[in-house]
Amino acid sequence: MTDLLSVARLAGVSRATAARAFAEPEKVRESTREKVYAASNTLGFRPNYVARQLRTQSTRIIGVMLPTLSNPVFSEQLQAMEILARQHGYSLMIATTDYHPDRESVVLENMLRQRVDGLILTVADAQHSPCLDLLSREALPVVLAHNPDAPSPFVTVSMDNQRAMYQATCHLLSLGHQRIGMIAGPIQQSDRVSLRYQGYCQAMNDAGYLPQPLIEMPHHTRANIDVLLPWIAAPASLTALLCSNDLLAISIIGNLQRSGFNVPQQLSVVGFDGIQLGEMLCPSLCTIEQPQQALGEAALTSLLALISGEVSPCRTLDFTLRHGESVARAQILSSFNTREIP
Amino acid sequence: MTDLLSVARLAGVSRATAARAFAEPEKVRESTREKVYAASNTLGFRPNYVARQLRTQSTRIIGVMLPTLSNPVFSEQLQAMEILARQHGYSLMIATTDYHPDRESVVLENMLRQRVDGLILTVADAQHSPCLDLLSREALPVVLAHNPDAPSPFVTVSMDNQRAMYQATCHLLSLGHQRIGMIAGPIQQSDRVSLRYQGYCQAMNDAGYLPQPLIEMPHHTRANIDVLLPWIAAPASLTALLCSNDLLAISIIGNLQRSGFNVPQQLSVVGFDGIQLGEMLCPSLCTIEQPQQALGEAALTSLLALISGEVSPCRTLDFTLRHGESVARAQILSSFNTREIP
DNA sequence: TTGTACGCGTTATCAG
DNA sequence: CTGATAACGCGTACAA
Repeated sequence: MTDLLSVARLAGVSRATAARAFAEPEKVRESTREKVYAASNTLGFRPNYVARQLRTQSTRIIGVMLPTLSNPVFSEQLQAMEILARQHGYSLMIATTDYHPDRESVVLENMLRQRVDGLILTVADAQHSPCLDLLSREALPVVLAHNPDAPSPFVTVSMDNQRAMYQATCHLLSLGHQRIGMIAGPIQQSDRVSLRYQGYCQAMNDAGYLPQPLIEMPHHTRANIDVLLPWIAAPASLTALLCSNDLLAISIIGNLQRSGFNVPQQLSVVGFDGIQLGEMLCPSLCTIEQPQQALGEAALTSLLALISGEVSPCRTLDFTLRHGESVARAQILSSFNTREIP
Repeated sequence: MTDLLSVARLAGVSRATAARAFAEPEKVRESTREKVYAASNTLGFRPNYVARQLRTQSTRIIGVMLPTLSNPVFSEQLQAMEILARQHGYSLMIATTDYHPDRESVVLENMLRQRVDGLILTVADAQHSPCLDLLSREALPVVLAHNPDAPSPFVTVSMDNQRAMYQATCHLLSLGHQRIGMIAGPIQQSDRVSLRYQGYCQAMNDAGYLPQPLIEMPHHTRANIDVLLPWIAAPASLTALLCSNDLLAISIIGNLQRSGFNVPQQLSVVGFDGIQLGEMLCPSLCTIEQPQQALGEAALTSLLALISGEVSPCRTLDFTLRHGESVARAQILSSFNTREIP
């Protein structure tokens, strides 16, 4: 791969002139500029960004660290960020951590060595995160996505998970449901889940009902019906179920239907995230719709501001409750016993 | 951010020795090595990969170009590649193109300037691709994922789309279906869709039935029921439908159910891709299961081989037909008229 | 408008 | 085992 000096020589100018022809074309006489371009073409010259990065101390690369790409929430957010970044001349370097703090650290160190211009990351737990401890000592622009309640200097872009789940619970309450449960994947892994659970508990308490303990599934996005059965097959069982994410909700609905339960007649199910697919299913999924795309764009916009030296506020994005066929009014009669022998 | 020279000075050694302490620790006496590490720690030194990349002419970055991340097929493949790349000390730089050839070119040029060590890409159409034309003149290791039938020098990792759809069609035929249709998103955008259609046509012809024209949806992953209705509401209408991907299939099933159709009683539906979600739905999705993770890993492994100067063969991965509740035996009586007035 | 010269932080090649 | 020095390819202040 030829370099700028060869181009300059072929064009009969100095290297500086050749460089300027690319970086500041207006500062070069048109005739010489053309000569440079011609030489560049015949030699197949291509600017070397690595050299430029070293010289300018700026890579125009943004590091993105996410828990996983299997969840559409993150992959759609990533997609939005990638498009916007490219529009602003930035490239994305990505890594997934699967919620493992040690992988977070390895990835972070790698990105710092790569001298990324900024970072957008979603950590497992913003309260106790070695990564954030480390970053608070660096002077690198950082935006946390999906992590509310981060230590003070960090800019966050997120949603009010607690209020969202509060609202979803109120929706069920307003339909006459009283025995409402909540289900989630492995709890310890994500600080967002506990916020959602808190929102549920608060809504139940405010309405004068007893919050149920969190029903924990072994997997984030795949339901295990056996764990759930005791909660729905017994007398005085649940009439509605809140799920920590849409994939889990969809999985549960499928499992219930296959076991002969009717959704929403026997059990109303509410998801969380608002993935597009949920709207197409039958019954369509009632869920909290968080603006994944907008969140990605907001995170990237905030980061660009930080990189430009501006200050950027923490942002809390709006959510909406998407109504769906997976929720129905509570059945007064059957709510006391779902399995009656005639 | 301090550099190696400062570390060396603080440790009382030359820069070369400090560098060796990191790169070839065994070639440095333990006592001096410790001094270097100590100095490195107190100064908060972090190796600058950009400088290393310039010097070694190797970035250990792999460029990944995909059509979209909204389709789990690609995001799961990406996830697998990212994990494997990291294990081998490579980072991933990503970009999405949404099947636009011009965006492909922009992205490619950017990655070449970034001096990635290799590329994994899925182009819209491998037969006529400006990107591949360009790359055939470069000496960069390249692996095409999901693109069969690429021009000669390129290494591909893909699946036999035609044979897969042939087999899916045969499955329906073996269940007594005769009027089988196929539906897809905008055709021109992906060469894989036409291969799948060819597989369908071939199976129909081999069985002595007339292949139907491809039913085209305005969107890749969202069904428009109105376009489909004429095919299923009329006399002598379809009894089974093959879809170009799972998201489209799921969307169609939902729409059909909402319109009062029974799947699979009135219409059997088959997907293509094998996304995990399909198994959980009710009815579960009958589909062609392509090994997304294995494909990602194979593509990355092949690329690493190329980077090491080895030759790597084109690979065609195996698929499996995943049976599901969205398909049923053809109803002999109702197959002549789905809307009888009693 | 154009050219000269230096430095970005590292690794490779020698010589000691 | 250690040190001095030259690249790697480019941007840019300064001089002409």
